[in-house]
Amino acid sequence: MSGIPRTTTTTKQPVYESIYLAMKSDIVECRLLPNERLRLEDLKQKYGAAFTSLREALSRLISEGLVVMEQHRGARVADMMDDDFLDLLHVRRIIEAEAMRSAVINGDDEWESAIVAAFHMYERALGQSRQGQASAHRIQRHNDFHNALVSACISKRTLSLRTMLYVQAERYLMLSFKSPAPPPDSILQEHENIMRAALARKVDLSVALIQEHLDGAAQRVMPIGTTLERMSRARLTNRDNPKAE
Amino acid sequence: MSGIPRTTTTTKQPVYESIYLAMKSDIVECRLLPNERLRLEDLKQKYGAAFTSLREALSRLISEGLVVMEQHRGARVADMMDDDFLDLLHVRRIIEAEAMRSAVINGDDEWESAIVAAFHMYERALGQSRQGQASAHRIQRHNDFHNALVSACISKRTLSLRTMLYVQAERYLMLSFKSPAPPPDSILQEHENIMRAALARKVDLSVALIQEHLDGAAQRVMPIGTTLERMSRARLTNRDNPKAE
DNA sequence: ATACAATTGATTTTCGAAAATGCGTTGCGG
DNA sequence: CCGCAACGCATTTTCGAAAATCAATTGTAT
Repeated sequence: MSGIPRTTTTTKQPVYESIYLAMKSDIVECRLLPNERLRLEDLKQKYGAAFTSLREALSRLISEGLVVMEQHRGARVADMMDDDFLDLLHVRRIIEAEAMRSAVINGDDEWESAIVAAFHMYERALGQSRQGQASAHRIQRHNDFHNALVSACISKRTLSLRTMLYVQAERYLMLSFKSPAPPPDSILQEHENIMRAALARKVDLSVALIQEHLDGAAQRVMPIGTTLERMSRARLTNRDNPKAE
Repeated sequence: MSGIPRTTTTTKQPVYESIYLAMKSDIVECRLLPNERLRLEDLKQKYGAAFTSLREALSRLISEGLVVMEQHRGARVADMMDDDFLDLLHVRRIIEAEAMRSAVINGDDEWESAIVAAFHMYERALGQSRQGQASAHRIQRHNDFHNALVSACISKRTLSLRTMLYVQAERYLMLSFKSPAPPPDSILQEHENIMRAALARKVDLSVALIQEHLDGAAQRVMPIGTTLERMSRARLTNRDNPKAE
């Protein structure tokens, strides 16, 4: 977490990197609405960069599925639809299960201790933010825990697909996080159960529990239909009426 | 195949599109070697385009995993390693199985007839090129058949992942296609069995057969270790000695 | 002789302007 | 009044040069 003392290798990040990160968070946190047009000229003003850098950033967002583009028609923020969310969930379930399976089979002592450590941090984060906001920190710890669980997966591609799918899901997840429902105690128990199964190297049980966990999360997130509808109104207004910002 | 008579909508393709396609085939067919450095200046000469268009093309190749890039260090053709191929195969097996499962469950009459038609074309292509070269055509028909099989999969993401993984695998597959071993008759039988299982809507059998098929293909392709080693010699020569082309 | 610092050279990254393209609109003819 | 073609505008796409960055090399001091 703290500063890594690399004296020589500071590796200044290029402009397109910061543009990419800025746009990514703008999209994930819905400051840029689904289906909103992304005109180069506007983006140039907003992010203060030249066409080239913007294009580079857009390219990466496109490859992550956060932006779509048609030739000569410009780019748009990828649309959000509940059937798309369902599809995403379905593929995530498959990939997450495989990552889990491989990790439980191949994990070593280091993997085990990383899980225990991450669980402890998550537990603390959950206790600290009782009823409070601080959701960003809690979400981070939650992700750290799940990342620790699959960190021993030997398939590079499975892990990178998993990351990609999570980024796409994040946008939908954000919507549900906005409603300040405190996570029930049963959630912590659920995570502990997954941890125990993983540490006990019970492959099938671990996979089954992680899938249940994803399904449960889906159920909790799913009542976003209304939110999506609310956004689609805004979306329609500036679909063909660019000036209405 | 033949000219589509769209009078008005000619949609001239942008430069970056043709660059992208050219580079893609150069990489897949190993005219650009694994791990070869891709200097902008060289590419500019070779493909006759400006930096921007090259960058756009590279971006897309990167997102497809055919090119890797480090900041300020330039781009390289993605390396080829047998353990990477194994990983690729493993993930493909999972995705292909899921695509098959969904297609067999959700396929309609149109799907069925498309499969039968594609099988017929494949069968003919196989007969025509007995001992001949014409492998490009045969490969195309083979792909068409497999695409027809999964075309009824309702998960958009599963299909797009499948395509992506195939593109990456293509490069490895190419190596084995160069050795002019004519496909045995049993291969056709294998495809017919898969077709029958799919048309009979036997979900588990279809999935099992397609996985067996992939495993078999892997076995046939796998003796590329030596080819890979031969290439890695070439690779080492121009890893840090750019002038030696 | 070794380690450190500054310089050079090769290459990527960034820029803003010029060219190309598609869409909507206006004008003409039926 | 309706359909078709030509024009103009908004935007993307393409370009080559200028700035920034990194790796290697040379020179200097300990």
